[in-house]
Amino acid sequence: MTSAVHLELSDIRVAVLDPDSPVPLYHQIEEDLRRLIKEGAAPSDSLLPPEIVLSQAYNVGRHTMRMALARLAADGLITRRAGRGTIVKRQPDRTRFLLDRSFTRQMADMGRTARARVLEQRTGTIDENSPDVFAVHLGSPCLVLNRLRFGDDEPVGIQYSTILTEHCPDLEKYDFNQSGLYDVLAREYRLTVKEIQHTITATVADAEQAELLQIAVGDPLVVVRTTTFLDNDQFFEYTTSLYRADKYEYSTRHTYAA
Amino acid sequence: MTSAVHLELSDIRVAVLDPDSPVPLYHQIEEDLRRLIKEGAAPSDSLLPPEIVLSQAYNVGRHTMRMALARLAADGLITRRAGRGTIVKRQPDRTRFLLDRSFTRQMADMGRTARARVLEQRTGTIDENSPDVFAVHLGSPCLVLNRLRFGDDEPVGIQYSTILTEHCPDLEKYDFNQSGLYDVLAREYRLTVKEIQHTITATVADAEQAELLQIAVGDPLVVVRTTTFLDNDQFFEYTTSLYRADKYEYSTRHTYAA
DNA sequence: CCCGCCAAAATGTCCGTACATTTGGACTAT
DNA sequence: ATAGTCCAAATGTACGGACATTTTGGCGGG
Repeated sequence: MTSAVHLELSDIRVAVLDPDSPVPLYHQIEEDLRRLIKEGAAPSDSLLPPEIVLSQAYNVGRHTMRMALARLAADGLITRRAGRGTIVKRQPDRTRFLLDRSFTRQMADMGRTARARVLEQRTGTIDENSPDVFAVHLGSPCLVLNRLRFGDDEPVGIQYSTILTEHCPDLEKYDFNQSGLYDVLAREYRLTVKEIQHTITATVADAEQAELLQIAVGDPLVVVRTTTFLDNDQFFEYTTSLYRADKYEYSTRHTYAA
Repeated sequence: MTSAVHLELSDIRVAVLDPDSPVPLYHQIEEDLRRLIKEGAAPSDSLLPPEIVLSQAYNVGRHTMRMALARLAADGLITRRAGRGTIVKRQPDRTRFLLDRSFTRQMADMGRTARARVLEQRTGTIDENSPDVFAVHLGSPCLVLNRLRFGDDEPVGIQYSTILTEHCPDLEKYDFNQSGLYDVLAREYRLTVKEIQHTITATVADAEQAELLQIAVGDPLVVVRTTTFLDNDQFFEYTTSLYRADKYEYSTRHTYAA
């Protein structure tokens, strides 16, 4: 069974490439290919045209084309094999991953009501004490927002958030006791989160955390470190969440990597 | 506060580079730099020599050097900024797990050696004390396999597995101190796991677990409950894993569900 | 003393070339 | 038909150069 080349080169919008843009060419190409895959012009299991042909279609060097393809491969959208070609991978069925959403939405999906009590809310700037993910944003204005989260009036977790406010000035004026963070961002700033990255581990509660969560010191907590990205893969927000292990579990499902 | 260049170029073992090896040069260099970072020759927060200097030290082109550095950056070992230089990141003490692969494969991907010590291995049948997922398999033969897992001879976690043996008779005769479970299934029975479902939460170590994992009672553990399915979505295996929270973290990335 | 400008250093982007390796298919000989 | 050989295609690896952008720090002028 050989895969035919399905992608029509005419679908490639060379016009969108702007050599004078601050966005690198390989990134513009990467985005265009993501669009083609997403919109079905390059369906799953189809073979992409070879590098050299693509590079001519986009009117760039092979090296630039390879950088774009390498990023797509690293992200799992395509598979490349010498001698074979570049194949669009079957996209995982994301609809099963129902927990990849805001706390408010998660609780609503479970038929519970999400609430928040703001523990701290202040503006600041990114400094060298910030987590590593902020390294390239030193000096940028940000909002620090620490909240105790409830599900049906029962304390479930504590969230320590740092949000870059370059794209959402005056974010600090909102009352996050009343509104969810993502709700405000969408309604007031038209900002939509595109991707969420989680890192999960465990810890035990200290005195302060135990007091807030109404559990005992030393009880287990699930640690979820969350990094969110906007449409253009721009880093946006970092949150460390501590959830009561007796009230929280995280579920996901993967295709096995042979 | 400027970081001095700490890495001694004399530490670079150009001798180890073999242009005739099937292993690419950039990969050999990557491994050498990993070693230097791991062994402390390039400590955290130190500045690495510039690309061009490194490429001369290794006697390769700048492009090859950049490929090695790009892989280290993608892996989070170093941070690079134009004008500033290349900085060795503070290394998290945790091992970052992706759950779409076996423990053995995960360790191999990270350049570590997976080992196992079988704690218990016996045949049995599914009874009413089995987890809920086995409800429709009451009376079926199974293998109970409890293992202590090591990465580079360091205890990382405990895995309590129950495997349905309808499709793999005599599975109990293999020595799982020597071979990974999925390796045996693939090699001896041609069985391939297709999908893995995880549920993650946290707990604290009891006396027995602390002893096995060489930690203190009450230290945090990551609980991963795993259900695996074969090609035809047929339920196959259930494992509860307890991982040391100081050695384990789980990472994933999703598209946001608006 | 402070501020702004400028130069040096370092990484980032982009181009070109050459050859190696892998793969799959066509072709040939049996 | 079948097995083995060979070739073309595609990606992988590695070299080179050129210029852009970012950062840091030094140097002067005010």
